[in-house]
Amino acid sequence: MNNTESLSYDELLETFRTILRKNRLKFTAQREAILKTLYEHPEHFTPENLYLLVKQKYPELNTGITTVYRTLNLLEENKLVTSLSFGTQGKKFELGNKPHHDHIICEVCGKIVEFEDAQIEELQQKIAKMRGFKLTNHIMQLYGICRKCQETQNH
Amino acid sequence: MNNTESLSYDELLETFRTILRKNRLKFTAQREAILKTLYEHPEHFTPENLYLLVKQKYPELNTGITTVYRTLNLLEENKLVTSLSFGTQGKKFELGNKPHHDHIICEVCGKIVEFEDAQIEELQQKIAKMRGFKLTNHIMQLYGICRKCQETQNH
DNA sequence: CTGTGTGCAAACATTTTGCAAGCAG
DNA sequence: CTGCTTGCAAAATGTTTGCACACAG
Repeated sequence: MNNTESLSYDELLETFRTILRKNRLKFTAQREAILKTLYEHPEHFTPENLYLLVKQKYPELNTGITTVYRTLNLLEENKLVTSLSFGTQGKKFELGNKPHHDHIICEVCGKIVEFEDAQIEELQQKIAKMRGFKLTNHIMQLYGICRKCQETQNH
Repeated sequence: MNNTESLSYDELLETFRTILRKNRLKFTAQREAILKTLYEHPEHFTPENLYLLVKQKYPELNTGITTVYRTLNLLEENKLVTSLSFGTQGKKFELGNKPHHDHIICEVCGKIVEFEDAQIEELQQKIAKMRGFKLTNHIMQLYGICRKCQETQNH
């Protein structure tokens, strides 16, 4: 699992540039704008959200949604961002510069709360091992109703 | 969580008919064919897979993929099937007639193994409660490499 | 009979790809 | 200069919807 501690923007940028160099890829203004926008907005993004935000913050770059998709895929392959799946409605991405964690999602308002639990992670390792699997990753998403929405429903 | 014990096909069918009646919906040959196919093939299906299988088993019904989607949605709304998300590549469905369980997925060959773990379920309840959530559901998917694929890779 | 269900084609939503021009190294 | 990168438009995927006819209740 990814146990990287939170990175400063400069460290993150350096990591990104190293990845680019290693793959003989180029450091472009669009790629930087996308990385910076992800860094400055710690929410969970759909590619569409991110695209709109980048366009708004850096209108002069005229970044296309294609580039946002390509950059997110690049970042995900290199573990700088991670994604959550939501059935047909595509994915949400978040910057992977914090320690591993999972999510609780409110089914009413869509709010996402992060948590981590070492005990569950241990049990997962054990379960995989017993079944002959070498664990590389996991998704755990809890769905429920948050406090606020529970109160609203009772009125 | 869904703790229904495994149902026989007749029980399943009766449950389905009750749901239909309750919603003033009709029991049709296509809906039965889809349910029966799900019952007889305990694998995890994409809507496309299921569509092809139903077409093959009941060619005279000439079932359309539209109907497969509509029926899967109907069954899912009524908790007779559950679905796993796979990013952009759509969902996989399985009949919900067995006790709750989660999945380990091989990243190389796509094999899916089921497991259940009461201890993790308990921890999940606790985590949600501590954060003010009323838990309704969860997704836990472990990704790894199965024994067979580990062996193949070392050759 | 009434109104729901069906298949088909078209529409949709999201993501990927082909291409010609632009720009990083 | 070379060849990766970009935006655009088009294609590809996966899923949903509008419609006229079919059929369950």
